[in-house]
Order: sequence, then C-alpha cells, then structure tokens
Amino acid sequence: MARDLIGCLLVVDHPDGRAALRLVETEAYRGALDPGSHGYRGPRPRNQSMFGPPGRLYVYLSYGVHFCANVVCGPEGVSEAVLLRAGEPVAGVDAIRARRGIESDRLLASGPGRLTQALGITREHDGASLLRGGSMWCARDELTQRFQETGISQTKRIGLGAGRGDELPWRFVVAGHPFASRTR
DNA sequence: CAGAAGATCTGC
DNA sequence: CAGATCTTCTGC
Repeated sequence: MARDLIGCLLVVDHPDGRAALRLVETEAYRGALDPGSHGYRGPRPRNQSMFGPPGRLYVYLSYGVHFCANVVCGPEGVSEAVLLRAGEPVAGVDAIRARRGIESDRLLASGPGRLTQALGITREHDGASLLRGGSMWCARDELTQRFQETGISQTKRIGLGAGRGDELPWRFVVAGHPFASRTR
C-alpha cells in the first residue's frame, strides 16, 4: 500500500483554497508486526485512529513540535498505516507557501512535518476520512502511472532506532526526486 | 513517579 | 548542533 500511494495526489480543501501534493515518499508501518509502529504495543489515547477503519488519517505530534500524517490501511483493529513523508505541490501553491512561510520550492513538503504544515493538517484532522464526501482525499491522474513506472527506490525507514525494525526496507521514494526528503 | 527517547525541523 | 516540548515507555 505504501508503494501504491507513490505518484497519487493528496488533495485538501481548506477554507483558504484547495491544495494538492503529488506523493513522492512514503513509509509502511505494520502495527503489531512492527516494533517501529506506534501500534506495536496496542491502542493508546494517541493512536486510537490507527485501530479504526481504513481510509482515515492518523495524525500525531512528533517531538512535541511537528504533526505527521498517516493513511490507515488495515481493517478495523489492525493498526497498519502509511506515513506520508514528502510530496510535490501541484495545486494551491500560494496557500502552501503562505502556511510554510518560506520561499524555496523544494522544501515546501519534503519531510513529514513539512508536508502536514503545507496542507494545514493538524491533530484536529486525526481520524478524518479520505473517502467520498470529505474535505480531503487521494486521487490518481494520468501521471500517477508514470510515477509508478519511473523507478521507485526502496530503502530503510528514516529516524528509527536500532531494534525497532530499522533494517526493514519499507520506505518508498521516487528515485532521485528533488522533492523527496533528505536521507540524513 | 521521574527520566529518557522518540516515525522532526529550524535557526544559530 | 542544540532546542522546542508532547506522548509513551522503563526503571526504581
């Protein structure tokens, strides 16, 4: 699923206009099977939405500072999710730039915290549905298939400590894409 | 119950 | 490279 989301559009209708990113970097987190997942040790107040039905957002506060957004993928009770790590702005760039408060194009949504800030996603969007009828959704367009075929690299996930599944190749990124996050 | 670490980013 | 500062886990 994390791979399938590469090249998809993430669209958010915000009061100040619609913005969209083309996803270029994601990571898979596999719940109870994955010591790197927030769902590994079962439901908690913070991660409730991970255990809910699929097609919703799980948004959490990272390091007490930045929000990170996941798409919940597993059936109810199974906390599988895909962390959205980076995207290229394709619509609403002015609104995105205003929210980010920077000039550089490349840094607008290249990193999980930057991506949520770019789209105006906060903890209030935790549990929000990406299915029909909501104010945010995922979509494919004519370019999505190209991105899927252009070359998707698979690497270790970023920022995990040793023994937390840090060797697993569950990060997906469009090879060499300038809007991907830095690999540190 | 206190301390530490964590799916990060910015500015010094 | 330190700091910001929320949530969860571990050890005493």
